[in-house]
Amino acid sequence: MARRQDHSPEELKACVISSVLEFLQTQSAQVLSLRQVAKRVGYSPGTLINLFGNYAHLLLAVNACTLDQISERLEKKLTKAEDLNPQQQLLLFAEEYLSFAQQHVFQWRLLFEHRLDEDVPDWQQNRINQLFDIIERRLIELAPLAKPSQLQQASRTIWASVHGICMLEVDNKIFAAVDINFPVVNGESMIQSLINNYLASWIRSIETNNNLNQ
Amino acid sequence: MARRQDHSPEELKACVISSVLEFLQTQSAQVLSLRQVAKRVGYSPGTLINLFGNYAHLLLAVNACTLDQISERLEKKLTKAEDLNPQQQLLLFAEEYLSFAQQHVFQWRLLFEHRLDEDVPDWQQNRINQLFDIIERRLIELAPLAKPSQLQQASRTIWASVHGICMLEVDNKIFAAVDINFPVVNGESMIQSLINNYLASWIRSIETNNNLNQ
DNA sequence: TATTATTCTGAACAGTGTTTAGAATAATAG
DNA sequence: CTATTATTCTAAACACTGTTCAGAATAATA
Repeated sequence: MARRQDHSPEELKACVISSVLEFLQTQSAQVLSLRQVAKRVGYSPGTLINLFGNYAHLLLAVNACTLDQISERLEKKLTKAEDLNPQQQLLLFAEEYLSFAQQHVFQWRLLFEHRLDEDVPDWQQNRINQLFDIIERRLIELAPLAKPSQLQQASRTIWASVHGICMLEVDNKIFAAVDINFPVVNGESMIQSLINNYLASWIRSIETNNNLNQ
Repeated sequence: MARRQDHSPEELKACVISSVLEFLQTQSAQVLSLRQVAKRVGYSPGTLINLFGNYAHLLLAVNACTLDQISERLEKKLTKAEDLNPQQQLLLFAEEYLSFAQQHVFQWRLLFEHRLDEDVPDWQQNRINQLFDIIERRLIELAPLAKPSQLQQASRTIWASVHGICMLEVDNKIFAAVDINFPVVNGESMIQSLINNYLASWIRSIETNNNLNQ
């Protein structure tokens, strides 16, 4: 049929991604489809396939954008808190992560529910590893004697735990509704409990060289 | 067309569920469909819809079965470890949960990725609350002075964290590949690190009445 | 034996992601 | 300016999906 050239390929990609992000602010990706996205941006489904390869890769591009947004927010938060002690920085870090998940539930869910058959691309893995580095840098300040394996162990444990708390918070239906009699148990208080308690013991166990950590 | 009556409705339900479970031992639910399930059990798609209401409820029935299997394994593990101290019981509890997730990756994922529009049925919520009770009963042995809100806070924090560790373990692609130079950081060691460190500090903070926990 | 109830299916429907031939325009070469 | 090549884009078709529904076949009952 026709040729239009309203947008350059890169412009159109950006247009598609922001349209999907907008959709995800109010609805789940489960009820979105390639054909709907195409309708939203005023192009045909085939055009979007030419652009992204397939629908899964389109969603992957959205997830890449989400990872960027998260990184940006976390780093901005940390630069504002440079003079705080490392433990409080880690707390802010985790709280900001939770805050993003709460504010963009569907977008955040898509990031972890969308799976490819292939391996995750390197750029995505690198972005995630960067987050671990941020954590490890604070941990080494808290426990200068910690060995690399101990640092890695602690950073992964903390990060996975924080992530689990976010899941429970964002998705309390399936997992476990918080007892209405104790509304004090929310995501933020759980993160505080986790980080303060875990770190208190972890630091001590490094200093006293006991066997709580590998 | 026809009527067969090979199975009673309940028999057919069980047949469908076990067929899906079998499928999930090797493949993801993402590549399963109602029509495939129907073909596997030798009935028409419409029959399964008459039986379960819709495909989402069919999967929900599978998840109910999964929750039962998990409960059974956890309780069996705990009855074998009645004479251990509460902290070690909690460790075994978490490790057994991880073990199930590792052994039934696709089945375990379906449990948490499958979402209904409606609220989670009561029976599912009750089953989950039971797990929390098991944790709280051990916690109260470890810290008899803990208030109910503190117990709930700790049980949710521990459980969410364990769950997060299981996610990272089952799904290290998307989340974060463990550095190959430090293969010591696996799910089991993270769970040990989490529980031992968290509990060490949590118990102390209850006993000394400090403000680490609400 | 006639009537009612249950069990089950095939066909149809609207939706999905993806492929592909080819139309319409832009850019370039002669 | 014209002819050729390259790019952009779409409509139509394909094989799939979950779901609905009229109605056939059997079982249970009157």
